[in-house]
Amino acid sequence: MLKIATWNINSVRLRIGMVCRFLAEAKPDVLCLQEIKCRDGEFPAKAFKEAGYKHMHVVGQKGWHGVAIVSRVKLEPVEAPAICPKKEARIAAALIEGIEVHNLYVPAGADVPELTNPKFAHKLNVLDRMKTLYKKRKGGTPTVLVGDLNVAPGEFDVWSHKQLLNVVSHTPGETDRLNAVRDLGGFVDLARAHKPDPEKLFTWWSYRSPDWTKNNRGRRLDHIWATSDIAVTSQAAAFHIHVPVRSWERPSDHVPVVAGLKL
Amino acid sequence: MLKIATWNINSVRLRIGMVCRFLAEAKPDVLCLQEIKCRDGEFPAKAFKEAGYKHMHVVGQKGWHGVAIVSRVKLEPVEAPAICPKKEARIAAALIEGIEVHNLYVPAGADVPELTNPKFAHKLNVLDRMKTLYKKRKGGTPTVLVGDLNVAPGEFDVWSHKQLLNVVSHTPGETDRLNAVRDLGGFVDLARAHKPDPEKLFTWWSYRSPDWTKNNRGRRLDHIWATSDIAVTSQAAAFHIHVPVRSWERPSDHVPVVAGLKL
DNA sequence: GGATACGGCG
DNA sequence: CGCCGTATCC
Repeated sequence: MLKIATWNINSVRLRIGMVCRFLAEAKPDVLCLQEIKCRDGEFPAKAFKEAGYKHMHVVGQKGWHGVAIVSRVKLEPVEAPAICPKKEARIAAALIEGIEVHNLYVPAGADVPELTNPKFAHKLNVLDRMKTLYKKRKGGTPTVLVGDLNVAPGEFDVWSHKQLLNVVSHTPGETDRLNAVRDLGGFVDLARAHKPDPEKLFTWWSYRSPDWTKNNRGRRLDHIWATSDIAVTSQAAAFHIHVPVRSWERPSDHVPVVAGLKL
Repeated sequence: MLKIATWNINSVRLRIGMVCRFLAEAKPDVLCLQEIKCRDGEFPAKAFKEAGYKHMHVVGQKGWHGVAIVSRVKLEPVEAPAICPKKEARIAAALIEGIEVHNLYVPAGADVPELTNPKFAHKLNVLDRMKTLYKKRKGGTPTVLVGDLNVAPGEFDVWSHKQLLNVVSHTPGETDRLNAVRDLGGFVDLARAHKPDPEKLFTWWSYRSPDWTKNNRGRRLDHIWATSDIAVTSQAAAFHIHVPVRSWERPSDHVPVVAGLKL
């Protein structure tokens, strides 16, 4: 088993302490981070090394976005599909124990779900490119695709399907595209393989409601998809969403998601 | 004895925890704060009340500057001398146990010690006004003048007299003016009354040298001056600079100064 | 270095 | 709400 985690950390420098706490508690073999919000040279590599994660592949940029893969076992960076037409740091890929790990950060898309909103158009553009690029890859190396995909695809991936149908992250234009990427890419959604509908699953709660536990108005934006050759679907312990992390001091608005993969 | 403390706190909201810790440990009757950096309504009055300091006189403004007097004993705000020609919140005054407490925050004056530097000219302007205003007051109510005066007047109030002679806070233009305010106002500098030259005394260490203890490159910018009728000068315990506070977590660049006054 | 302000972003 | 950027102040 390879234990892999994904977490939108919303500034890795600001939250390096809680990242190390999570690594010590959950002990994943691989951690994929999104929104590291730093340049490559500003990534807190020393702290990861001291935590036992000596192998890393950082794709950063100034200020926004940025993704990284850190690992206890050897890692070989590989060329990542060009999902972003702009030069934003939204994807990193590496070969780990014979598995290709793809770590993605899909644009959020801003507030208005219309093509007149350039950020929403950009998001759909990235999702379309993902469909094309991952379709081609079918039948190749065992692959796990993880990250903040910024789409809650299913009815039970949001706190209210009806109320969010016209809210960015849950519109049909987005969910249809994301489902197509998953199916055409030959991926299994490990969360739903372990915890089928109608169980509600969330990985993100907005900062804007301070009492996130009260109404539990979350969304499942963070995903772990595996090709069927490495997908573990029958062990309850092999999938976990670390919900209480949302209550740690000065948390990210996303929590870590962890899954085990066949080696 | 009235035990009075002065501290440039560099944001009272950010450091309310360490202010309460200081109050619990040093137990002054009165605390004068500078650079509270908030509006009156944003001042953490509740925390002070819970700490037993129920009386306060807050002179705040948005963003910068701002001074406050908090007290365990009753306090009556009085009109403060108009030391600042601009409308900056740089002085608060109150009558406490028959003593007029004047809490001042003199402008820093920026980097270049020349009249072409408008911030330096403003600083000299404030010092000149202080001279005029406190000269007039001579012979009145027992008075204590405290605060961040942003001038290290004496040779032993800086880590290197020679190297700082042309550095803002220790230029003759500033030190001459500050000494004149003190002498014409009839004030005793309690720090030097207790700890005469050539002992070096500092109350401020720049944030810009992380190893402030190594070279000890401090300055004495924070002062407690009393009219001679209330000046205590012969009790070692009646004056203290709380140097170790500079090593607390996320400290101010200034430390508290405490003195006892005759009642 | 470390506060503030403001605007952009999510 | 709480990051980032920028600028300004100390």
